[in-house]
Amino acid sequence: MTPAGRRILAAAEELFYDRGITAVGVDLIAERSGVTKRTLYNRFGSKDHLVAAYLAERAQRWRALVRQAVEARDRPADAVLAPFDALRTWTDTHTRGCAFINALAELPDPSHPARHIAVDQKLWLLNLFEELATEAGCSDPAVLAGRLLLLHEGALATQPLPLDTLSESIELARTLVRIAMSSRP
Amino acid sequence: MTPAGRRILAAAEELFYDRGITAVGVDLIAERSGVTKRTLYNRFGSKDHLVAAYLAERAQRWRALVRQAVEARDRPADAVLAPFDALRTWTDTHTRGCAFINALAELPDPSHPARHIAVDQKLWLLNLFEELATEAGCSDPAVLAGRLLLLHEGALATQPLPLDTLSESIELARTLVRIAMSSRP
DNA sequence: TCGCAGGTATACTGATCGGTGAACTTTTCC
DNA sequence: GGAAAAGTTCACCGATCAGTATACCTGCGA
Repeated sequence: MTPAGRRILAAAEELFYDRGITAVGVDLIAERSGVTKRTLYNRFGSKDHLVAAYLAERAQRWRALVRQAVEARDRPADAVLAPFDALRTWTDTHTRGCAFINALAELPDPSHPARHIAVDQKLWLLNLFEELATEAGCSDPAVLAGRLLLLHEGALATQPLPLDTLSESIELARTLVRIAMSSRP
Repeated sequence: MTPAGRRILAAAEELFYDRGITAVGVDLIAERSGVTKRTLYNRFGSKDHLVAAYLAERAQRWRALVRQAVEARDRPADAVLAPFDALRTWTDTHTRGCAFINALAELPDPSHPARHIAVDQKLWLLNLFEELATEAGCSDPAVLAGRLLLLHEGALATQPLPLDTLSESIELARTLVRIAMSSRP
């Protein structure tokens, strides 16, 4: 990635997330990144591809944060809830909800290159939950993983509400893990 | 509401939900409802107010469906989960997620008239859960209500995924209610 | 020294954006 | 019957939309 490309992507991330994808024009992104519109199109080809690149960048950063949180937990039983730790850290600075859910809301076209990135991200998390639950020796890891994903997404979706749903979410998640740990064969 | 106004609102509902609010222009709505743009502005004043009217209409319809589902359940213990019945019915025809969550994703401006409608809708549901839980004699109705809302929103947020998260959500919700019923004082 | 990739500058396309002005017709209701 | 409300027609506004054309400049590696 060229220096100009990085600046474009950085500006796109901020603007797309804060103001919405459809609401932000390529002219504004070019201006904010101190780059000509021509350069933007030379790097990314189209707005749709830039949107896809934006989400891919987000996905990469988010996964890195989650992996870091997982490794910060010593015991496997605690590691299952590590994605929720990462979520807490994440939402401190990202108060406009989940970029992937928002993108799915804004881009109905099933063939849009950004959609599968967003979907993949959620499936990746589901899979991670299941792996972590298996390693911790939980009973029925697949079921537990599905439930943890539900709580995770629920907390994100209710972020705009004047409630501390993240804490509620983590509390219930902890209970579910405890039960799954105690009832193992 | 005048006949033209109703047609405008109907067209706006369909277009805004299916394609996204920002992506749909007033010209298209006017054309679809067989009405002049002038009439649209005479009725609703601005696009922002039309968006607010669209969400208010949705909120009203959704609440009616939920109330109906609540009354369809005989025992108070079953009524607690009635909003999930309504959700199942609703998502059969509304596959583009939650109009309110989507609207919050698309409209970052905190002063937008549509935002408080969306927020109120979620708080209304939380409150309903608590009332139903109280009537059913559940222990800790407020905590249970918060958890049910989390599951409800989680199921909606994960609707684009190729998973049957609604069933998982309902199953866990049922378990939570059962526990809250059995542990009552 | 040549060539090429990365980038700039500027101007442009046709379409669409939300919103308005002014004059005219139709419906409704007292 | 008369007035007000509802709706139409059509032209218009400046701004912005995604995307392109052409020409030029710069640094770097072969």
